[in-house]
Amino acid sequence: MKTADPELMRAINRFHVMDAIRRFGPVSRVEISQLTELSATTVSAITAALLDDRLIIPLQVGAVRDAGRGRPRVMLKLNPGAAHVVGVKLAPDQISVGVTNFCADVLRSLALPVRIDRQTASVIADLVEDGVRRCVSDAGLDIADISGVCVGLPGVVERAAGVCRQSPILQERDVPFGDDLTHRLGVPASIDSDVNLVTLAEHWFGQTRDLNDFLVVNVERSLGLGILHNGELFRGANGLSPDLGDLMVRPPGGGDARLADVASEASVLIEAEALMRDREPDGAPQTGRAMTLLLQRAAGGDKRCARVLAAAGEALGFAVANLITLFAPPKVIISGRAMATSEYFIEPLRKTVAHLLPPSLADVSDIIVREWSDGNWLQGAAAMTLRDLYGAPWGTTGPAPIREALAPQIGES
Amino acid sequence: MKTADPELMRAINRFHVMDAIRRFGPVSRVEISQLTELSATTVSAITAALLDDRLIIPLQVGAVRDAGRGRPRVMLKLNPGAAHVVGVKLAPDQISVGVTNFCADVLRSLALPVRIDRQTASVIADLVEDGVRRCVSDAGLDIADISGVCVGLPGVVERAAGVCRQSPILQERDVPFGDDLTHRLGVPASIDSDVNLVTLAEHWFGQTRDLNDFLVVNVERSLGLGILHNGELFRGANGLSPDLGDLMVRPPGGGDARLADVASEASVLIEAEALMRDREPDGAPQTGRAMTLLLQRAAGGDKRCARVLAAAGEALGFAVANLITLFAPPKVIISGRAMATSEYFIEPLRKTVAHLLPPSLADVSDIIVREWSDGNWLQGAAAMTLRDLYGAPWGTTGPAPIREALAPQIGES
DNA sequence: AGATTTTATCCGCATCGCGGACAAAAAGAA
DNA sequence: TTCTTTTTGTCCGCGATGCGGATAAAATCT
Repeated sequence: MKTADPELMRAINRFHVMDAIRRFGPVSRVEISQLTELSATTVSAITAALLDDRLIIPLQVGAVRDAGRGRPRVMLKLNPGAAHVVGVKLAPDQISVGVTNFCADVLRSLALPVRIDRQTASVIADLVEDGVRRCVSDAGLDIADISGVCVGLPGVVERAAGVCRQSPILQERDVPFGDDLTHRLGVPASIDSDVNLVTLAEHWFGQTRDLNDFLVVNVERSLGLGILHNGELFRGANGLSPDLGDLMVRPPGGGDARLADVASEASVLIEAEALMRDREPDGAPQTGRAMTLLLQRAAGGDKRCARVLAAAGEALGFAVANLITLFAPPKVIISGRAMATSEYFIEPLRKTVAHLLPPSLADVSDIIVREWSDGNWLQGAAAMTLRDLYGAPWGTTGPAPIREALAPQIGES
Repeated sequence: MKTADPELMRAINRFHVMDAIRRFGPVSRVEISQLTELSATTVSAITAALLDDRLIIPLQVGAVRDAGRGRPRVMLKLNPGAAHVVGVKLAPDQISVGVTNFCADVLRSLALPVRIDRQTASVIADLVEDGVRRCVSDAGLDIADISGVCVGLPGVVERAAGVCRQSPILQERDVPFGDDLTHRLGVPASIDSDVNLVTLAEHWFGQTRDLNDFLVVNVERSLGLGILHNGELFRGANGLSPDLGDLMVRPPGGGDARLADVASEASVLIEAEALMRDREPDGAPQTGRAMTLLLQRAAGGDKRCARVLAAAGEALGFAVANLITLFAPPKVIISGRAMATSEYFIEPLRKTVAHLLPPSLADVSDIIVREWSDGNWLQGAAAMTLRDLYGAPWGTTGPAPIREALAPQIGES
């Protein structure tokens, strides 16, 4: 545990200042002072240090004339060139790589259309390494200029350990991508669940910037869940993010089912396969194509196809209702490429949630649908890495753990 | 938001010292220094201030001879008389009141056998006020000696506002017990969910003292859920603790059901009523009695009675499995007076959880059964109040909220 | 050009935590 | 008994921090 010393004090306040500058764009020292409730003196000292470290820069050009008299404010903003980070997203059929600057602007990105779910972890690491090196050099940078790399992938990830416990796109389990890439690239590399990255991106850059609590449910081939709670990503006691697909949607009496087996695109397609095949006899089409077809048919009035989508929506709605009961988030964001944006899926979900929620929680949560671009994922990866560079000192002052060496002696006496 | 200033530093470190003294009993300054990783100087200064405030006292008597030479350690402990607090537990058929000292030892307690579920909130407040005053005077104290009062009751409670949103033992909703009692007694009064109190008690005094994460599921007339996550009581975004009874246990396809309607003692008794009546024609017996009877019959080999209990256990197991998936707590504590301790209920619950959990989480959680005494609840209420007196300064340094007055101007520019 | 107003910085003060020197208090050794 | 050794607790000085008030800076208004 870290003790509370002047250094921690400064770290906390410096983070608040950085956070204010990041969130409120070019901003003057007085405004920072008001936002953070720090004294003008302290803000001045901290910004001086930040300027000295080249983490922030004054917005030159007489620029903003702020229509009052008095000494003009000097607007401060993040220095885009202060650091560069790389974000990587692993999806079943694609590896996306992007280089961003200190403001999380994507400078250069790269997409490798690879069906990685049939590759070994070692091959995937090779591909990621190549992609990162290429993307960095395309951006006119050297690998030594990169401050950090963050990889997002679906599945259960233990960020602290840098290990992917299990993923639908990896055959192996407990893959130590973090250390592996760190060694390969000579740059600190971390991994996290893809949904966590996009959740953080939403919190830093999205329309829910001002919310400290929301859920992100990602519906693609597999299901992902990101929880922002009290302004922090929620993780279970073991440091793992909860896996939405592992939630159960049926009681023992009715035969149990994992949500992933009922409401993911993969499961829906299996369900719909028979329906599709009997009208399109040339075998089961490819994933992306099949979902498009299913949605088209539902839109065209095919009741059975619509029913398949509705069933998935209702199952997910059931789980979402329970999550709302637990977390009471003001917003729930449903995202995904194909199915998640279909009314035939979303409306049953909405209805189910409304129907299942207790009256007291009926109005707390807005359910909104949003589609992410690759840029969002990369910004999330950037945010995850930049968070460390900003020096967020949280979780360091928790209650003292029992120190094994000492506890026995003391506990007994 | 509180800024990080020297005062906060001191508050944090003082809390760590207090926490170490509380947790490790009589303990010397050197040991505190090792436990908290604070320097000996700082510990000395802080303990001096605490001694000055009479919050701690040296354990006099040459007492502990610690079998080494050198200056003997001065053992420090909490000063039991530093403060007194009152805990109140509202149950359907009883009001329990207890006075504890600064160490959360119960000095005097009092039980009023009242069926409060048929009284108005106003009458209940009358009874609580009388009970508190009586208990305080019985303990040889004056009401002015009391530093705080905490009331625990089943249902949905918004602690921060001091309001009980909804409770099975109150007809009214949004009852402002906190302010009401504060005015009546002239002492700061707070309320919280009863399970939260016992969860905190378990964390402070129970066998899970060293765990920062666990769940407490309380099964009595109604269902309660307490979550300790990262060493803190978990609350939803609105400050409410999640209500276990509002969780859903069936997917829309199979017809939905609130957990409270399937797995609480109240619901089980309704379910079993027919079974009981047809062999004991003198009408439905009283609640406590009926459950005893049901358990006896199940133990006696009555398959149908056992089945009713098993169904409840399985339904709760379903919910617990999902909670484990989310929170991954090393321990899950099932508590309650009657049903919760029956093998006919617990075994199906255990089996269901084991069956539903994904393999990766199969071994993370121990499910244990524990029965609380009234003392536990009262200690929880005491802990909840004492926490404030200890001056825990957490949650005060979160990211800066958007200040309404300022945000618009800044956000747009 | 001078007064006014707003912004940013400088100076002095109080508090804090820490390291090292020092005092205190016991047991063991002479 | 007296001196040494060992461990514990306290005191002093240092550096860092945040803050309030005075001061400088830089613009507009008169």
